Amino acid sequence: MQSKAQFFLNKILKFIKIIPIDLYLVLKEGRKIMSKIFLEAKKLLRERIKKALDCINKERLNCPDFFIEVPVNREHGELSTNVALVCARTFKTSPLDIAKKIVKNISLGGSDFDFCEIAGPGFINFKFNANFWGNILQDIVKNDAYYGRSDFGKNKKVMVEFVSANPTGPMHLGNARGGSFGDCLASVLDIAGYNVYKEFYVNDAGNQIEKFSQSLEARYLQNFLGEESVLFPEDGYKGKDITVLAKKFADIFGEKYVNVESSIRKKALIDFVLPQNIKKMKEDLKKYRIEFDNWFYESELYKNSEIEQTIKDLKAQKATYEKDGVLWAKASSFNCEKDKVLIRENGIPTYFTADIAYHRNKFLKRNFDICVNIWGADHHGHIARMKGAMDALGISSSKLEIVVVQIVKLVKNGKTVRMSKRTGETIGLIDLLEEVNVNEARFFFNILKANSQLDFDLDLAKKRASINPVYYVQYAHARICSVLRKSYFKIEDLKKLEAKDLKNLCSRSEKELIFCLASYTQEIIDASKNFDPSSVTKYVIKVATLFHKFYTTCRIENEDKSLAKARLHLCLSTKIVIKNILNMFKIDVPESM
RNA sequence: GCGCCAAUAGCUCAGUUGGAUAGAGCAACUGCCUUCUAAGCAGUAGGCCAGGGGUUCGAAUCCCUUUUGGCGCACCA
Repeated sequence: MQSKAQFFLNKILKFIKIIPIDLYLVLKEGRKIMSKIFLEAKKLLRERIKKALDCINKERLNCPDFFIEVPVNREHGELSTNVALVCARTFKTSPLDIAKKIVKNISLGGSDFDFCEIAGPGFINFKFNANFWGNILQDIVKNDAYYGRSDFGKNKKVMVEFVSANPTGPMHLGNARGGSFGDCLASVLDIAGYNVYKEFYVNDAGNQIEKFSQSLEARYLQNFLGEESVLFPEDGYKGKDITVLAKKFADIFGEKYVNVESSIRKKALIDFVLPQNIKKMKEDLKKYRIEFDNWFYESELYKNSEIEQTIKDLKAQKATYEKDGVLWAKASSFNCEKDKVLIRENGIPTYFTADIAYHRNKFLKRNFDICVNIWGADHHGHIARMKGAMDALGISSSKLEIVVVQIVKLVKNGKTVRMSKRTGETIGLIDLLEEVNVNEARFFFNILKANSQLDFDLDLAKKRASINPVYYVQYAHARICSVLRKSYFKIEDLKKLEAKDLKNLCSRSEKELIFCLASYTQEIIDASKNFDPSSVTKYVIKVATLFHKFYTTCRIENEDKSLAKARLHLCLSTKIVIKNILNMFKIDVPESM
C-alpha cells in the first residue's frame, strides 16, 4: 500500500519520463530561453567601442549616445556605428579623425568581428567573422519553436484590452482591424517576454444600453400593438437585428410583458438579448481566431461599488467639485481642456466615470504593470483625460498605453459607405470573413501601422486578396517544405551540423538571408517597444523575399554535398522563422500549396 | 474656432533615438522554367518627400508657418 505522497510522486516521475528530453528542457527553461547570439555580439561590440572611445577621451567629456545599426547598404558591412559623427561636437574634432582614432584603438579580439573600416562621413563599419554566421543558424535550429523569444519584458503583467465593441449589435470593420491588431500585438508582447492577458470590456451598463433597451421595447410592443401606435425612439437602434431579437422575445414570452411597468419590460428584454449578443460576438471572434482571457462586464463595477470607491478616491484627491447637483472632474487635475461630468444630475455616473473605475480596477485591484488599450480613432479625445485620471488616482499614466487605430473606411462602388449599427446596413466583421478568408483578413489588417487610415474597397477585396502578401510568405514556407521533403538528407542530420560546416554559406544572398534571420529577436523587441505588430509583418515579408532570392540564386541540391547540407540547414532556419511568425499571428502555415 | 492624426513614385504604403545614393508592392514595359514549387526571380521606367522658412557638419525625419484631408471638442459611449 503506497502513501498519497508516493502516489503523486510516481505520477510526476511517469509524466517526466514520457516527455521527450528536449521538450522537457524547453518546458523547464520556459521563457528564459533566448536567442541571444546576435544581441550579445552587438552588446560586446558596444563595450569595445566605448573602450576605444575612452582611450581618446582623456578629458572625460560627456559623450552622447551612439547607435550600432544595420547599414542601409549592406555592402558597407554587417553593422555600422555613428559614434564618430555624434561625438564630433563634443571633441571639436572632425568625425573622420575621431573614426580613425577609434579604429586604431579598438580591440576586436574575442569578439564576433574581425574587420572594421571607415566609410562616408565617418561611419565605422564592422564585419562578422566566418564562424558567426554558422552560430546564428545553429542558434535558430536549436531554439526552434522558441527562437525569437526573449526575456525583454521581464515577465511583467501586461493587459491588452481590445475590440470591446458595444454588445448592441454585430461588430464592424473597425472592430475587425482593432481585433487583428490587438491580438497580434498581444502575441508579440508574449514572445517579447511579457506576461500577457487579453480582455474584452463589455459595456453592459449606462446610457447606450438604456437606448438599446428602449429600441427593443418599441419593437417588442410594435409586435402586438402595431407599428403605427408605438413611437420608435428618434435616436434608437434602427438595425433589423433589433426587430428580429424583439420578435424572438415576443415568440417566447408572448404578451406577458406588454402590460407591465416599462422598467421591468426593458430589463427582461436586456436580460434576454445581451447574453445572446455576447455569445454571438464570442463565436464571431472565434472564427476570426481571437479568444480572450476574460470578458469584463461594466455592470460589475456598479455591483461591487467600485464606481463609488473611485469617486471617493477622486474626491479625496480634491480632483472634483460639485455644481448644480452635478459632480465635475476638474480639468486642471485631469490634464484636459474642459471640466468633465462624472455624475449627472439624475445621479447616474457617466461613461468616463465607469472607465476610470475600470482602469482603477486593472491597476489597483488586479495589479497589472502595463495596460494597453486599442481604441478607435474616434476615441482619441478621451486619451488625455483618461491618462489624467490615472495620475489623479496616483497611478502613473505612463503605465497606460493607448494605441489609436485609425478608422477603416469602407468603399463600395467608388463611394464611402458609412458604417453604423443603426442604419441596419452594416457590413461587419462576419461579412468580411465571407469575402476573404481569415488568413487574409488578419494579415491585411496587420500590414499597416495602426495610425494610418485604411480604405477597404469591398469590390477589390477579392482582387486584393490575390495580391495579398500572405500568399507570398506562405509560398516561401511551402517551397522550403518541398525542398526538405525531396532532400536526400534528413532533418535530424541537418540539426547535427556545426558552425564550421556552415562556413561555406558565403554568397551575398545567403548572407543577407542569415543576417535577416538573426535579427528576428530584435525585431520582436522593437515591435513590443513601439506597440506595433505590423513591423513584424513587414519583417516576415522581407524574410520571404530574401529566401526567394536565395532560392533562385543558389542551387540547393548540389554536387557539393557539404554545400547542399549547409544550404538545407539555411532552409530549415528560414522555415522556423516564418513558421514562428505565422503561428504567432494565427495564420495557416501550409506545407504545400 | 480649439485640439489630435496625417500628406513620400500613377495607386497602396515602408523609411522609429536626425546619417551614407529616399525604398518596396501593384499597374506598364523587357527577360528567366528539359534540374529543388514561375503563387517565384532579374531588369527598365517612374520623386521639388504638400508649399515656404528655420535649427547644423547633415533634415523625408526636429521647430515655426501656410495649404489640403480625416477625426474629436456632450449630463453619448
